[in-house]
Amino acid sequence: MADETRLRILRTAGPIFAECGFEATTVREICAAAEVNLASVNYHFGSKETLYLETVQFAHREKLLRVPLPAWPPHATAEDKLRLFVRTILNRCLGDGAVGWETRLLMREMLHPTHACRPLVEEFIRPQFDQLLELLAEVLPESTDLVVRQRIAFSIVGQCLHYRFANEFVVLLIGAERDSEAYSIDALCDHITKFSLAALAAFQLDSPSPSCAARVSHGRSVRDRIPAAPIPS
Amino acid sequence: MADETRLRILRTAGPIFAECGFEATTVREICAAAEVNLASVNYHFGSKETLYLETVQFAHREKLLRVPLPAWPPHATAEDKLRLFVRTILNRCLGDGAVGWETRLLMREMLHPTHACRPLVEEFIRPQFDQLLELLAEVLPESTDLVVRQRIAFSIVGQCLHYRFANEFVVLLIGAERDSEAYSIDALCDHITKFSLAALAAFQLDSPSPSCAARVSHGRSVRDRIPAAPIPS
Amino acid sequence: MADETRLRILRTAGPIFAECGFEATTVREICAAAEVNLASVNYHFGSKETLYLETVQFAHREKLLRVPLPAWPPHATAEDKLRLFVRTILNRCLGDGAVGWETRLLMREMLHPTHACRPLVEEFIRPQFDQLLELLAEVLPESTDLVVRQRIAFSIVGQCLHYRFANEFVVLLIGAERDSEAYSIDALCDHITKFSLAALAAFQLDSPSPSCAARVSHGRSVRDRIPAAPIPS
Amino acid sequence: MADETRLRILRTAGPIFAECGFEATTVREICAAAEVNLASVNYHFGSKETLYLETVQFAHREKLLRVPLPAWPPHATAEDKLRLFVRTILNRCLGDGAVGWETRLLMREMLHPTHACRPLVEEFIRPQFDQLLELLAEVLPESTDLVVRQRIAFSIVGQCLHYRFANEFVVLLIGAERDSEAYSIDALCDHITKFSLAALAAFQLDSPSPSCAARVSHGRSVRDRIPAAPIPS
DNA sequence: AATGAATGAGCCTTCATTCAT
DNA sequence: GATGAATGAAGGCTCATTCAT
Repeated sequence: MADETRLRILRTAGPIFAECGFEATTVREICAAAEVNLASVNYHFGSKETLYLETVQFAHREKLLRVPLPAWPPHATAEDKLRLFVRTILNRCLGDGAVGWETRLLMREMLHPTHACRPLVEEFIRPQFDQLLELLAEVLPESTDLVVRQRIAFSIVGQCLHYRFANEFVVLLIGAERDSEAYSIDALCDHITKFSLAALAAFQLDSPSPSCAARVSHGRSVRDRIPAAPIPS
Repeated sequence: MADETRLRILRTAGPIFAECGFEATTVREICAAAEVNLASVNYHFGSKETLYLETVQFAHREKLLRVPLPAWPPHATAEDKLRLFVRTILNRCLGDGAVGWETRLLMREMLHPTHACRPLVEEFIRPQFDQLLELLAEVLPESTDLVVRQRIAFSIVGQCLHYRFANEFVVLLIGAERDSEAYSIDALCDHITKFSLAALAAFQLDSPSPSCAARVSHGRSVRDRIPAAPIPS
Repeated sequence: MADETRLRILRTAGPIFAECGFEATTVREICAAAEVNLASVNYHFGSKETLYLETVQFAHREKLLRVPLPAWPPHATAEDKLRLFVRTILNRCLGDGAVGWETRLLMREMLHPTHACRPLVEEFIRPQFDQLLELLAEVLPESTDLVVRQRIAFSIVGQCLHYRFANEFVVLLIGAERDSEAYSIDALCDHITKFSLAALAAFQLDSPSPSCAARVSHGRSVRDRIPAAPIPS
Repeated sequence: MADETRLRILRTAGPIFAECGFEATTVREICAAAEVNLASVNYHFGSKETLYLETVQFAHREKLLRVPLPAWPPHATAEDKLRLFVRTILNRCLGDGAVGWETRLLMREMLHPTHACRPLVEEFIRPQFDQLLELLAEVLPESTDLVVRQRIAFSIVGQCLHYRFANEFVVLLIGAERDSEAYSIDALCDHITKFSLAALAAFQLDSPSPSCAARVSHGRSVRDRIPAAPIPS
């Protein structure tokens, strides 16, 4: 029963911190919502700041358990994998209303990094990033520099995250049609996958590899060169 | 002398709000830094909130004056224009070391939109966005849907902004080499331009236009189709 | 034109001070309502407190000019005079909505006397009080002590003022019928006059005067003994 | 020990609110006088306003305990009862020198009613008022209208309260002899009782009852008609 | 182990007032 | 003579935190 209070606080604090930010969130608010004593936060966590740090990590650990990284389907082509990767990121960022608060927490961490940032990256971000790098390694010539792969990875991730980070601006720029089919997760996934696959062609050309014809057209060349291998989302 | 105090507050408040956010910033802090009386903020702006709103708009207006949108050089190709556009955005986001606080302000606005958001978008964001759309219109088949162009524009902008939004994560992911040549503005500009130009190929193919061959290869086709015309970034 | 601002402030301040009290009234409020500069109060009156003092006296001086003390009608009996006196006080206290704010000012002065109190009493209250004492002198035996007359005067005035001072309580005690005919100024005037006339009988008896019969019945005795003499309200 | 701070605040706030009024009283002042932390008021009462409301009711509840309504002595005549009633009110208003602050609180409430007003009237004022009405019912003909009895009650109470409400003016009008024997509680009680008893005669006459002679003279008729019954003041 | 009470620092805001023009 | 700008003091209130139990 000792940990129950602790857990309840942890679970309650997440969405509140995500919604209001660290400063605007009050310990009172959290304790009231969690229906625990006002002094509990300091008793269990020592300070508001410590609670925040633990909340951030707890939130992502829980999310990882609840939404485990999907394994690649067998015989998935590179295009399949990329599409799945993009979809996974989009789902995390935009998906399903109530699920989004973990991402909000993450965004705040990006904007104003705290001590929670480094472990967050190492535990939850780097694995995904490495898998994307791996996927790219399969598509690109072996001679491609790591830096190039990283920049390409950021280009892909950046397109996805933009709809979370700049969501407010996107909505204002395109008007009220934000919720329409054209900006559904499906549509965005198709677009970003198509955009990125086509872009990859330019980096395949750089290498001194022989047959140009096979690579470019319709993005099909990409698919062709990729062996089926598991890549988490 | 009437507006001097007002201006000093406005100029001082910007970086502080950018650094700490609205909640964590105190009026005392601003007034102390601006060396004005504590009551001045309420006298000139009525409230902390109003000060924030005016600060945000003032900051971007000033920035626009200081870094005016560059005109296209004569005879610029589409690739030239795109490269210039990308460079301008990157400069705004990452440029000039300590000067980046206006963008931080903007990021906060995206994360936690206030009433300052809409005028910000209309006055400062939309013009840029429209110019990018225009540029894309020149490159893409006439039949291309507006929605498609918008999504492509977001794909381009998203790649750039990612280095601002997720900067902290980027640094942690690639290690201490962030400041190296590989992630300089020049290098990023080259990369994003190359990536995007190649991607555009996929959307040029969609149209029922006849000669496919000329367009795609090396991104050269894009350049060919674009008449020289000035487009601001 | 120098005095116009001064006058406008004076006229505006009265009702506001009456409504809100000295503390709760702000100089800003008055200046805004009077449509004069914020610094005008201090310029013309030196301080908020001085303004208050002058406002109180100004208010009653104006009221006296606007509602001069009525002269007794010729051949008025003592009962007539008393009735007229009571009616005048009731009118001042309760009369006509908008007119009541001067009395509110007066009430505040009673509750929390300021320097404005003494001149107020001497200039505006004592004349009325003296006239009531005079009227009583006509009705009562010559041997009646001044103190007795004063206490009787207070008994009469007290009955009237109660409907101003304790108005809120009266309303709550008798329910919503406060505005009904039974508590109209006319009805109250009748009641208080009747009540007081009857009471006077007891003080007429005290004296060693001879004929008892003439005095008491129906209050008529009082009327009989009173010669017509002017009494201000 | 839980409520000790709360009680100390409540007890301290009473006289201060009474002296200065709600607006002019500061929470700091109260806390300093009560020797409690500045934040205590908000902790225990939520706001200055709530503290005021609770203070007003607490004050009267305490006063009621300290000065309980006296029971009628056995075989008390109507005159006895009226005298006792008047004395009780006068004692409440003027009694005990420095203790009169509860009444000041009440006066403020009359002048500028707050939410504290209604419960105050219902809990503390109405019981007294009802007992006076009852007492009058015994003295007056059965046919007497309730409204008439109420107005008479107000006439009696009004005489008493006048020495509290208009105390400042009374003092100024009669000069420095205010503290003399002539305006002692005893003397005022005698006067008001005598004045009111005599006045009642006029209302006894109104009824169509037969024998006029017995009632009027010397106020004795009143006494005669009243059966001995306990009436609280 | 857990809590209700209490704390002191600090928040934004408002005030009457003053000053330079 | 009159005002817009500025001032410093103080206001009520909220905060994260601590303490005695």
